[in-house]
Amino acid sequence: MCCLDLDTFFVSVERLLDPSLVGRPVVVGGARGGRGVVTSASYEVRAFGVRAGMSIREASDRAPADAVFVPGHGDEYADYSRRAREIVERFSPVVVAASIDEHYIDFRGCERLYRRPGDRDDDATIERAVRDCTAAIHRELGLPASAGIATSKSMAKVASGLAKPQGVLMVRAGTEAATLAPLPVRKLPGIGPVAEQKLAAAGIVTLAQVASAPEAVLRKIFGVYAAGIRSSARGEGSDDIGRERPAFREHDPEGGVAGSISNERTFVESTPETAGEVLSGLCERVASRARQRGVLAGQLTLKLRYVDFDTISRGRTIQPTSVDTELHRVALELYREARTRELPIRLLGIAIAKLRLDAVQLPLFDGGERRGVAVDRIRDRFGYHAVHLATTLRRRRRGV
DNA sequence: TCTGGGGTCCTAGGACCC
DNA sequence: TCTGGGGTCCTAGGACCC
Repeated sequence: MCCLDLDTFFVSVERLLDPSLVGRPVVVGGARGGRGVVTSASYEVRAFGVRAGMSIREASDRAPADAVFVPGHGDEYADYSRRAREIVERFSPVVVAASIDEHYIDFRGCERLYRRPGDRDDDATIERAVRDCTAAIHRELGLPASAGIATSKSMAKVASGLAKPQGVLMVRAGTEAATLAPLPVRKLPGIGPVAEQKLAAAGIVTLAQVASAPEAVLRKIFGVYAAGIRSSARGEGSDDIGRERPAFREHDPEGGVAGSISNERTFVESTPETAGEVLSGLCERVASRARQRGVLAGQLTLKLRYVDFDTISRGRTIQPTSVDTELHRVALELYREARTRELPIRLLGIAIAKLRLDAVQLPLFDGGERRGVAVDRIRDRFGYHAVHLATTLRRRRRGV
């Protein structure tokens, strides 16, 4: 099992787009001093304590004067991610994308293909194949990559983190526990800030301590995940490569489609008068993405966050649809239910789930559905903003 | 520490049915 | 009438990941 990920991926792509950024401290996520969070930080700026997930404001305080802050280019990242995957697939047919910058590769059965005279064992063979793979990504795309190789998925993930930057780390069978033991608990996938706090309260800070912690303690903190967390901490995790993310997965026989589609916006300031128009825009985008995927939404959830970060969600099971006006009508009802406080709103979001395959992509008699497809065609030719609902348009004209 | 936007998965309580 | 237990679906919230 191999976990391959692209080092400081967004920063690396930005450097391909603008070579003057090479060697300089780079923060991706937003303009200096603005709102938002850091989505990627170069090693040069990490030296000053800037980390992914940190607010742009705090990063602005910590970063040196010559640091460059860039908002990011989502389409370019997706494109480079796809090209990196194509390279990975030349080395093994069993590849699962875990995120835009992370792939899991199963090399079992490929040993003979890559074996060279003088290879000490299969591990040595696979390690060399993985080095060839990261080298190919670097040579062909200009992107630095790292990889971890181990007997389980979680161990491979941890190993790829230890291998950075631009390294390959092989954790041989039998050495997993010793490799994990000294690491802080946060290094293990599945342990986040909340669990970290709870573990610390129980006197547990290293993975060795997790590995030997009483079952009852872990169950209290991790619930059903307890057994999995403990075996991962011992290096005994599953060697199942896992599934492709549901968004890319095939539908099931009943026509159900895994996954969800969501769109949300945080505002500098918002008033109830503009909320309906914001929701209109969100529904248009979500509905458009649903039509692109050929699915109908069976559930709609509205998310509302007040300025004090109090977050409310209201959802409803609906007649499967991909018509934005239908979604908008329900979204408005949910909004009225959810908005119980007078406080200003900081965020509005729309998510659709319980997706089903749209059996009739181009219905002859349903005006609403056909109009949606027509809108998508216009947008294909003239761009997303060529067509809008009237409510969205009013907002755009005012520049909101 | 004052927190974006895209997701997945689990839990707990209530409704409803038999 | 105040009383069982099991099953399933729905809804709201939260932890986690990148």
